[in-house]
Amino acid sequence: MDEKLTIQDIARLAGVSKSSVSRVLNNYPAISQELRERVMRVVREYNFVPNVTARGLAGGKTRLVGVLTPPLTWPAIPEILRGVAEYIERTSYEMVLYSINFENPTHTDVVDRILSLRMVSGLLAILPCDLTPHLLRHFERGLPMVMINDQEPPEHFPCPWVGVDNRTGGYQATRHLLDLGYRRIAHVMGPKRYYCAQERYEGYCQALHEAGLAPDPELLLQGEFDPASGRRCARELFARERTRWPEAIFVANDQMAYGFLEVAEEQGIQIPQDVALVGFDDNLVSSHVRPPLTTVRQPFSQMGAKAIELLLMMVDPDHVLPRTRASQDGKHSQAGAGMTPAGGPLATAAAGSDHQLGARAGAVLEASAPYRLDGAIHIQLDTSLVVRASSVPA
Amino acid sequence: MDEKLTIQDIARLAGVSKSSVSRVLNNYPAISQELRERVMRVVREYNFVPNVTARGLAGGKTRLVGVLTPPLTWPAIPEILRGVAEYIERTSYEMVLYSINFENPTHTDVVDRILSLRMVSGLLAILPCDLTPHLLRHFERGLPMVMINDQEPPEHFPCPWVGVDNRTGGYQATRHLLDLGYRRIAHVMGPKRYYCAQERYEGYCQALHEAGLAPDPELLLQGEFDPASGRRCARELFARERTRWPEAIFVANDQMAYGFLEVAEEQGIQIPQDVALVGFDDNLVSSHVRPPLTTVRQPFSQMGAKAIELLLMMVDPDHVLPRTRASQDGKHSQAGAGMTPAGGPLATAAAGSDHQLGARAGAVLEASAPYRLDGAIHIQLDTSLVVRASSVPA
DNA sequence: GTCTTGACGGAAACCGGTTTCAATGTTATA
DNA sequence: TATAACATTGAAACCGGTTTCCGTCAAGAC
Repeated sequence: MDEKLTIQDIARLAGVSKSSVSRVLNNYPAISQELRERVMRVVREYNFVPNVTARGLAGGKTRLVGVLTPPLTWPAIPEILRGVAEYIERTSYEMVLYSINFENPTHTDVVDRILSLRMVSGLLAILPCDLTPHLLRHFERGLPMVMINDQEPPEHFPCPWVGVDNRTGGYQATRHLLDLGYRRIAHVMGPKRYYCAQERYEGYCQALHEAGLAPDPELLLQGEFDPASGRRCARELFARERTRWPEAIFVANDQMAYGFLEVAEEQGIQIPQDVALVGFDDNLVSSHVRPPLTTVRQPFSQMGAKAIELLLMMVDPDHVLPRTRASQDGKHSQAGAGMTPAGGPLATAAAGSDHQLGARAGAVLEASAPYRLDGAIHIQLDTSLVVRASSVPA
Repeated sequence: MDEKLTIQDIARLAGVSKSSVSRVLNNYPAISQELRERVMRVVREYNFVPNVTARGLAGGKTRLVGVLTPPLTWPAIPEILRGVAEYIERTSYEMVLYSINFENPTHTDVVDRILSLRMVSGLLAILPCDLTPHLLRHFERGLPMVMINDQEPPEHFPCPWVGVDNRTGGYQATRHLLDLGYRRIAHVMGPKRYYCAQERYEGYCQALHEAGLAPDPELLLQGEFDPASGRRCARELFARERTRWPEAIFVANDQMAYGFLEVAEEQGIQIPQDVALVGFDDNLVSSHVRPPLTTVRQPFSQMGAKAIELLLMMVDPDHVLPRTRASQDGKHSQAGAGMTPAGGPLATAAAGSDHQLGARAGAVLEASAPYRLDGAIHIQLDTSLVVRASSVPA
């Protein structure tokens, strides 16, 4: 029944031309109410949905965005994707998932192959690691792109970016321990080559400084962001004579903190009675480890949602401020195209955006394709502290 | 440079017709070596990749398969998807991810909307829960589909299915405990409405039976497959007087086992010294809980790979046994289409398949579109026992 | 009342491929 | 040697939409 209807069929059934049906479906402004209703009646009656593929070919825009991720088994990825998926579900776009094994030496080729298909109208790159320079080339050639990354990029990094404020996060963690009365607070840094490790450390120093304390080099350790290095640091610390132990430890990510918990259990060290512990990230597991980990929460799913919102604005600016350009040069808006509810979910979502973002978005409309910003949008979301048993004696 | 080339451009540059270029790219058999080389030289020189969208429109097959999943934050999902992604990466197909919130009452509408776009040529439905009957309707209308599910379907369930042998899994868990010398072994079942819960229980009974033991009704509890119900069962069990405790417990999934670990820790019960524990699933976390959980491993990523392999065979049978049909009626094969390495990854993958699967696949070639099997393929993969500290006293 | 203007909607071109159909040159058959 | 059969390739139709171009008609201007 509602199987293989084409726009031609609908046109015939409604007694109008193909072009008219197309215009109705795409919310072309200069259409008489009567025509619109005549067409929509048939469309609804037969439950017609235009063929995406044909639409993509003719209109030059596939309603697909690519999402490039590390393996889904990495801690934060599923949560980020949840945010992306929940947002995308409310739009007329779909998500093509490219889960890349970044350890594969040919991954730049993989990316090129993907993009050369010209199937996706935009790309969301999640934690692209060392792929960044390569992706940047594509961006500069005109591919709409947004990055989610825990490395805050340099100021003039051209590509839109979403992440968190690591400095403040480090501050929150340390401040929490100070407020509990701890004074000898150790820090386990991430690898120095990562900017975020540096920033979290700076937040730690700042909090100490405000409390009138100076960072003690003896209480600074260096890890690799994985559980193994966490175990190593823990052993090193707990091997010292008891008087040289810290009272509390701020570990730069949850993975390393898990290592601490394991070693503590092995050695019969009570957390938080003997040593308090705070992590960073709030991975899903962190509330299930023993004891539940106090940690600085990164709003992963919100990061995903924000990033995809940004990307869709780049891919299809008309969604954001419908009509603006239409009234200028006669080009019609595509907002609410097809079967999505009138008004368009994107419009409402954009209304709830950061003020800064909204302002910048205006600039987008002025720019001509391919999309390009003179000053890039970098969105920094807030971290928040989640207090659990590992830092608070019962 | 290699930006907006069309097949027309390539044809002109090579001094041949569009059709010839298309045929070369699609491995049409009746092509002279000379023409092929002439075209391929240009294709390689300009690094040409045909536009997927146009291909989809003209050929009637989008090279997209949909993957329908519960929220990615569910335990097994990322691993299943990893298997899917790794397989798909080696083909010329892409994966469109639909992450559905099954708690949303309108999810059947969501599915309909997705499928009515006719964007994906096939659908992999992962743990579709109560969506199964609805999906089945789409399958019976001709949509190529494979389900991954922990409920082994009834024998004449028409849709291809991939899962594990829950009965044997339950047997393995129980047998392991028996081999360690335990005799009073409790079982915490999943909800009776799930067939897999029933099957795991049967495996448990069978192992007991072989050991000359009868299942003790006092040692059978009923959970809901979530940590909360695990905690409830644990409290109930440990509230009994010590002599009525079991020596070991086989819990029907890891989630509930986590609940047991939590309660045990609260109450100072040593695992496995006081009570041994075995779970089911081997979620990623299960090796990181304290103590690490002995459990029956479901090969999730392998399930994903197997299922997507099956789906691609249904979507494009030519991939599997190239040429067979071509020689019959002149229709040419599409194997190795486009830029994928000659021979086609699918062909080699299929060669390594179950014998049974290969045999059935032959039947696929005979069938005319829409794809349909008279007897459905149900693939049951093997579970394996992963021994960790929770069942083995150190 | 005629001319201008703009709203409206149909015809046709177009997007970039695949597939059918027919024409050509070759080779095998009689 | 004439001819049927086949291999090879180009021309054109087609997939199902979007967008351009243009003609028509009604309202407003002079």
